[in-house]
Formats: sequence, structure tokens, C-alpha cells
Amino acid sequence: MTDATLTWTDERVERLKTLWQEGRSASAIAAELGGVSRNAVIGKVHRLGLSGRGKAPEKPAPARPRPKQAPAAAAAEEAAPVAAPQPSRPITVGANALAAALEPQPARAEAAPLAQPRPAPQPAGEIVVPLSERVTIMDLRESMCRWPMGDPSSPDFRFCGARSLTGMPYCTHHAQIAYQPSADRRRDRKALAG
DNA sequence: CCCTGATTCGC
DNA sequence: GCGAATCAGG
Repeated sequence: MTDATLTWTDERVERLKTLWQEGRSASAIAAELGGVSRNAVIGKVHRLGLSGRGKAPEKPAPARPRPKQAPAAAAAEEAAPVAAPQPSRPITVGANALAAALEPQPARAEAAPLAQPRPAPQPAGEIVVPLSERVTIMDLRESMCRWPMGDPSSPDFRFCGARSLTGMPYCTHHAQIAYQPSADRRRDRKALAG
């Protein structure tokens, strides 16, 4: 595991195959493997010739014009393949959180304090979810990120609430944090910047 | 808008 | 071989 250049090691390829056959989406697989984009996963899948999955391979293949392409970025290191942690269903919250959630919420005031100076000097590896975006357990829906924010015993306990990847409990960013050991996500800037 | 996989092609 | 950019579709 001293492979600095991100390569598709046998283990990674095996996991890719397994996950793909299981029907996981490319982005989900990318998040689990870490260090690769969903495009990378799809590209690899095709190269391995195991595309299609269960779909009917009926594609007319329309010749599309590919105008231009931006310059590629540099390479990245490969973190030790620390066995992928099985994301246990994180829907289990403590009694404290439950009690807090049941607390008569004074008013999450839709009339939030407008005109916020927007501080957000977020360090890399962390994201700041605007409080107005966070949700209580009561507002947490299936398609929302379950990343806990704050002290579960506090009435201010919230969940990220951002859109979660389908089939995943977290949003794109938190999925990366949750599933990547110490990852280096190189050009995720596009996905994360937005 | 969000997402999905498919494809092209510069590297 | 790799994967970003792009396309096409749900």
C-alpha cells in the first residue's frame, strides 16, 4: 500500500465489481471506494466490460460531437485501503435526541434572521451547513442527509438535511467524509464547490 | 433541479 | 488505461 499513484488495485477492482453487480450506483461506489469520481467508476466499469448490469444493451450509440475538454488535473496519492466501513443504518438515535426532538420546538421560524453576513470560513474537510438548512429529526426525510450536527442532547440538535445520494444516508459531501478513511478527493471541487 | 449511466477523447 | 467533460435520459 505504498502506491502513490491512484491505481485500480485488484482489491479495488474486486469491490467495484461486487458493488456494481449489487446494483449500487456509480456515485455510491465512488464514495465507498474513495479517491475516485463516479466518472472514474463508470469509466472503469466500461473498460472492464461489465456495463449494462441488468439493463438491455440496446443502444444506438448516437455519434455526439465532443467540442472541447478542459486541462486535466494532477494525480493523487492512494490512501491505504482501510477496509470499507459498512455504513450501519444510522437512523438509531439516542433517547436524548428523541426527547429533544419531541421538545416543543418554539418555532424554527421561517422568518429567519435575514441578511446574514455569511461568515463560513470553512476549513477543508468540513462543511458548514447553514442553520436554516438543517433539519430536526421530525423534518428529516428519506432523501435527506442524516449527518448529525450538534449535541444530541441539545435542543439545537439537527441533521444536515441536504439532499442525500440515492441509496445513501448522506449527502455527497458527508458521504465522502463518512466513507473515506483519510481520503484525498482531488477534483471533487466541482461537486463540492457548489 | 436532482440524479443515473454512456460516450468521447486528451492525457 | 484513466477519468473529466459532456451527453442523454429518468
